[in-house]
Amino acid sequence: MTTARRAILKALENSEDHPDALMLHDRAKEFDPTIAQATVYRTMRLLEQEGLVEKHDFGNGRARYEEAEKEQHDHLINLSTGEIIEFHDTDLEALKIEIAKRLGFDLKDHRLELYGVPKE
Amino acid sequence: MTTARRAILKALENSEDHPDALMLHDRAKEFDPTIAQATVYRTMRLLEQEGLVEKHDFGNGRARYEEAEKEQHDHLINLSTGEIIEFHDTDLEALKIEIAKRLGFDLKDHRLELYGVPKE
DNA sequence: ATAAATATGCGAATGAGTTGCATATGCAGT
DNA sequence: ACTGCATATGCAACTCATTCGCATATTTAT
Ligand SMILES: [Mn+2]
Ligand SMILES: [Mn+2]
Ligand SMILES: [Zn+2]
Ligand SMILES: [Zn+2]
Repeated sequence: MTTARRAILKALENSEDHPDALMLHDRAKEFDPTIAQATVYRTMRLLEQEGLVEKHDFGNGRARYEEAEKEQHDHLINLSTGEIIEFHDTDLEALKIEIAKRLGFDLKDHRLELYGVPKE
Repeated sequence: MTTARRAILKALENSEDHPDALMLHDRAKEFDPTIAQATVYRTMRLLEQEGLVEKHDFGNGRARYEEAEKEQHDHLINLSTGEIIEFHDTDLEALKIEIAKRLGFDLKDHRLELYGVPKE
């Protein structure tokens, strides 16, 4: 456990907005001003492999991250603002498993993003 | 309408496997042996903007394409083989719209991929 | 056929992410 | 606290998909 890794972990804990590696680098600098970009990338890869972090691609070119601990959820992206809203739906989870089964597969993973604009 | 574009369109029509730009380049060479990589990229971007083609990211580094004409569907990726299976589920479509509405949004787009391994 | 508009090929540029390597740091074991 | 080794870091160079500039070729409109 190094200074750099502690800094990144703290930056991630303080973030509620699914930050990308650049954002994490900036935020981690507050705790370790000398931290390098490459260290952020390396650490995020490690954390993802350890299952401590989830990596998402919301289609903006950069991967975005969040802690893996929270309860399972999917994302809705507000196309007007870029804001990411989390949601969980039990029926949806069940349906995904059911559809995979119907096709002859055991569901191992999935990726679901909804893109919408505010109603009205 | 140019020779290159016709070649790419034919390559795409002949493909049932959600090809990436490299695959399309290879396949288009059969109809236009001098076609350049850059032309494939430019043409796919154009076709996507025109709504004639759908671009997918199945997490393999390269974007993959398919004609947009066919009926709306989502994808299940066989993790054992990489094979892409298409499916359509009315309940799922309705549920996605319903969830967005519940969150206060009109659903404009979505991305759903299931990753699974063959049952048993 | 001619000219203006567009598309192409090529190679260079971009940008996120990775990696080699020399140095620095963390962590035993003393 | 001191030493030694394993591991992590910073930096710069690299990779790889995709984009872009530009001179030339192809299309399309006249
Ligand atoms: Mn989910
Ligand atoms: Mn769908
Ligand atoms: Zn989330
Ligand atoms: Zn498809």
